[in-house]
Amino acid sequence: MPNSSITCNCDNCDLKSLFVNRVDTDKLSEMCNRKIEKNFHRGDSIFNEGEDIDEFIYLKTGLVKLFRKSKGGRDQIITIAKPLDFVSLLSVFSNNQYQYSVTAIEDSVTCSFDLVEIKHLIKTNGNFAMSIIEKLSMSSDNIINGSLELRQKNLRGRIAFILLYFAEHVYFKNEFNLPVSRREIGELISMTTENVIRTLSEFRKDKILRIYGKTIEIFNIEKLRQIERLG
Amino acid sequence: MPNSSITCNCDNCDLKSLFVNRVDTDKLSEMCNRKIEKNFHRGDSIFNEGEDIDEFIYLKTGLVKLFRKSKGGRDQIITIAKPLDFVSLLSVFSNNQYQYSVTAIEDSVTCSFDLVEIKHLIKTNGNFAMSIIEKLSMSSDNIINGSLELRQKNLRGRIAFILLYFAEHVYFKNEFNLPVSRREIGELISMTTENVIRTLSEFRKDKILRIYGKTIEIFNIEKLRQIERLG
DNA sequence: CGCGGCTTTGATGTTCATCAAGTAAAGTGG
DNA sequence: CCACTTTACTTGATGAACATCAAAGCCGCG
Repeated sequence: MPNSSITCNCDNCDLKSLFVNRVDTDKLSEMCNRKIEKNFHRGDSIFNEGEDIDEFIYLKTGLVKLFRKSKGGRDQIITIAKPLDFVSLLSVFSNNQYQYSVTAIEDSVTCSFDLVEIKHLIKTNGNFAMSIIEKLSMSSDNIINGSLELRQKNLRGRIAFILLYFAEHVYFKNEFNLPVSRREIGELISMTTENVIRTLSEFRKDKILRIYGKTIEIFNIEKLRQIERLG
Repeated sequence: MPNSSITCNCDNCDLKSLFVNRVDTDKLSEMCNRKIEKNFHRGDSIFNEGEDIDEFIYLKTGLVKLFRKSKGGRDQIITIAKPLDFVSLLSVFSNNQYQYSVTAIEDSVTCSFDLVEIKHLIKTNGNFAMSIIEKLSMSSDNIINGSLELRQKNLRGRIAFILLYFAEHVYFKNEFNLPVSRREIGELISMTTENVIRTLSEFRKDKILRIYGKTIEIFNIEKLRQIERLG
């Protein structure tokens, strides 16, 4: 049942929603006392491919990119994680080392728990286990569906897809500052930097959006949705 | 602890390995009695996109494809599941309806458990929960990594990738019968049927493999690996 | 204030999808 | 079992989509 009497310092943390109703008060309070909060600036590395996984990391605020090294120095961005997302999501339960790197693309705050403790909690608390499974499932589904969608879109469709993603799922506005470079957009949706720029310019000429540096303002979101669907 | 005294009729089922050591004898025996085994012929539908999920399905023997309807009548194959894989893996813990369809591409036998019962077991048995999480994690990782790899390969690299997949992960031989049509290969690795055929013909001309109908014999697997890497 | 990374545009060539047309194979009804 | 229909397979020709190469302006930062 809802528990508003928890007195630990996680009180005003949104992440709590995942644990509340699942973990009893004592246990939660104990975990909160042991959790570690970390601050990262835009551009800071949070962890790197190959490092041992010993924490269970949550994104409290900010925005981070999960990416892997690819041949030719060019990285491939797996996904962008938003607040409330797990950061050590993939591989955390299937590997001992991270299979990808994570870097902050906006100033971010993470919250880490000891992985051993989380695993213990999964084993001893069924409701918590179930909520982890649901969250894991949902995140994987999103990444898989996104990747499948992307694979069958042309360049215009891909740019539309990623712009709509930022507008509708990250910033909830039609005007926002791109948190990534043109190159990173390319790494995220598998196209060259030049074609990212070219396609954005086309959209500008077609009066679908305005561009000033990193700022994008979408005028005609319906047209963009149409391009995304048909691309 | 190891339990070799289980007497239920799942005794000679390979799938047991996932449950043994995790679930106590009484419970396992009870579950085995309630499980349902189903036979499917090549081409039979196992379930369809949109149907309610009320079972937890395992592939005991055979080979199945997970796919989703795509615009233009052409499907997109998400992955091919092998024996011991979950079939109702994606969406089972994040949706009430299947988000994709499953069809047998070889004669197959599935094993289903009541989903409510599985969920109950997750909540009450920590070790079982943990093993489900690990399996879920591993499968998602494989699908995600495969999709990311594929996205940055050219046509030759993709064909090499899928041929190596069959040779090294499904049939464990250099000669095998393709369980899928040329069109389905295209749907799996996102390319047109014509180009699947063309690329296979190229490989034949390059003396990398021999083709007789559905049968593929790989002569030069090293060359294929090289194409896979560089493509 | 100069260097390196980011952005932009244009020119060029490669890769790939599409269209067309034909053969082989496999299912279907009389 | 054979004629018939459909589906799978194959090859070639063409054009569109896209990557690559090149060159220049811009911006932030040491």
